Amino acid sequence: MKPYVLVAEDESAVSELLLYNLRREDYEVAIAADGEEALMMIDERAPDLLLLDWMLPKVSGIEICRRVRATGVNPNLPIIMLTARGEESDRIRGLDTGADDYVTKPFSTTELMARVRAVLRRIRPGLKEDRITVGDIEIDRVAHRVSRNGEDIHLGPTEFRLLDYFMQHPGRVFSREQLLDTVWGSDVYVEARTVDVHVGRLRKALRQGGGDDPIRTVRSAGYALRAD
Amino acid sequence: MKPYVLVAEDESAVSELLLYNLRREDYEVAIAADGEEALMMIDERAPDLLLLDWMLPKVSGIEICRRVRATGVNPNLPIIMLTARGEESDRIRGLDTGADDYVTKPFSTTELMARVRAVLRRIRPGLKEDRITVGDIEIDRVAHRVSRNGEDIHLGPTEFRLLDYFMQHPGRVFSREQLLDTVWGSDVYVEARTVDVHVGRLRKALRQGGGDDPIRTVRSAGYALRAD
DNA sequence: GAAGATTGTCACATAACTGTCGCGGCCTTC
DNA sequence: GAAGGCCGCGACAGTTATGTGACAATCTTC
Repeated sequence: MKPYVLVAEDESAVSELLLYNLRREDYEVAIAADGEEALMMIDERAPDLLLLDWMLPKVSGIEICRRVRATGVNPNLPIIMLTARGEESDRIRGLDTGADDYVTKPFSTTELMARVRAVLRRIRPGLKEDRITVGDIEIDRVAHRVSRNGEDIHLGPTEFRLLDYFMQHPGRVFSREQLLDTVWGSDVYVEARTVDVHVGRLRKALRQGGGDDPIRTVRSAGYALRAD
Repeated sequence: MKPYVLVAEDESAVSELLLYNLRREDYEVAIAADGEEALMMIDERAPDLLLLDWMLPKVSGIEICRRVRATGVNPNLPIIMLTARGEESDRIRGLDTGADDYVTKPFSTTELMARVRAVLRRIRPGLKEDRITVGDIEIDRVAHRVSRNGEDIHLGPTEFRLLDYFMQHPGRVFSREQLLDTVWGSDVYVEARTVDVHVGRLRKALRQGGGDDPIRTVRSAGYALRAD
């Protein structure tokens, strides 16, 4: 049975890309356009996870959160709250809304997906690949660790997401633009060449764990992870 | 000539991601916001494929479908219908709207792209497979790799495109001008003899992976890939 | 709030790729 | 069999794409 995810958000701020990724990882997805609809759907369709926009018409996200915890059919329903950067983000942490996790917009899809997996794993253990191994590289999403030939490798957040993405599609070539879209997020603007630098850093880090360069440069096309 | 795809849909239910993917796979894309506009554009711009939302303002998708089949300039215009889950989905199949394919929302972009390819392939064979094998040569577009008899072969960007093009039409002879137009692009001006040089380089590269020359020179006409 | 990490850009070096030439060989046509 | 067209290919100089160290701005962490 697929995990059932309810996304409640206004103004389609939550990107299509996110929905795409949710479906891609085999979640059933439903969307509620406002708070009222969300509450109804929570009752009727008993989702396994709630992605909740902070700002929501009619009934705010935080109010939904409270009601679910207080009176919901399933008071333990996992909730991930989406908040705009700065938008009371500090106060949020103080409030005891009962959300399981917060993500600040603009967020990287990869990162949010990781959190979704993490939250769902708590209630449905053994859900999805937490670990991927390609060649001699191993990545552990839960522990946020990477190793090569058993040796631990430290990566910065961006490098981690980059490698994570590569490892989900070994062998496939991605253009700089694609990587920016998915790894950085479609809403941020950074130079395409920045990808080069991060690939370089990732390479350097991976080098220390083993031998040859696992990332292939495809001139005038992009980069790919060697699919061993 | 790129396949020309007209997307008709309301409320941006069709994701940006889809548009992005369509363009990425080298389709020309146009968007119609309602049924009326769609009908106009179908007449004026003669698309090769129609992605049609079931629900559409002014003139419904199903009505458009019927009109195209009955009175359109091109009654065989391939049509893929997008329908919301459950939304009369059963009845649809019974109705003889004449769509070539149905996709139920929410749909996976990957899946839809596959169907788009499938439908277009029917009218335009050899369109864009991810992998092609001709004789002992194999080309993988996604991974951007070429191999002969299993052995990897490195090609420069232009050589790759050249081989790619040849492999889409094995056996067919192309003049230097044709190759310049399609492989280089109709907007650049380079000497015709340049093709010779690149064919030479391609030959040299392919030689290392196997035996005989897979490219046939047709004197005073052009080149062709041997269709084994 | 300070030390340490991380990030996005630049600038520059280097490697990879391109388009043209020109020479020489082969084929075709008389 | 000679002339001329057509083609293969090595050489080369000009471009373009990529790798990488440095740096300032931010963000984290304690």
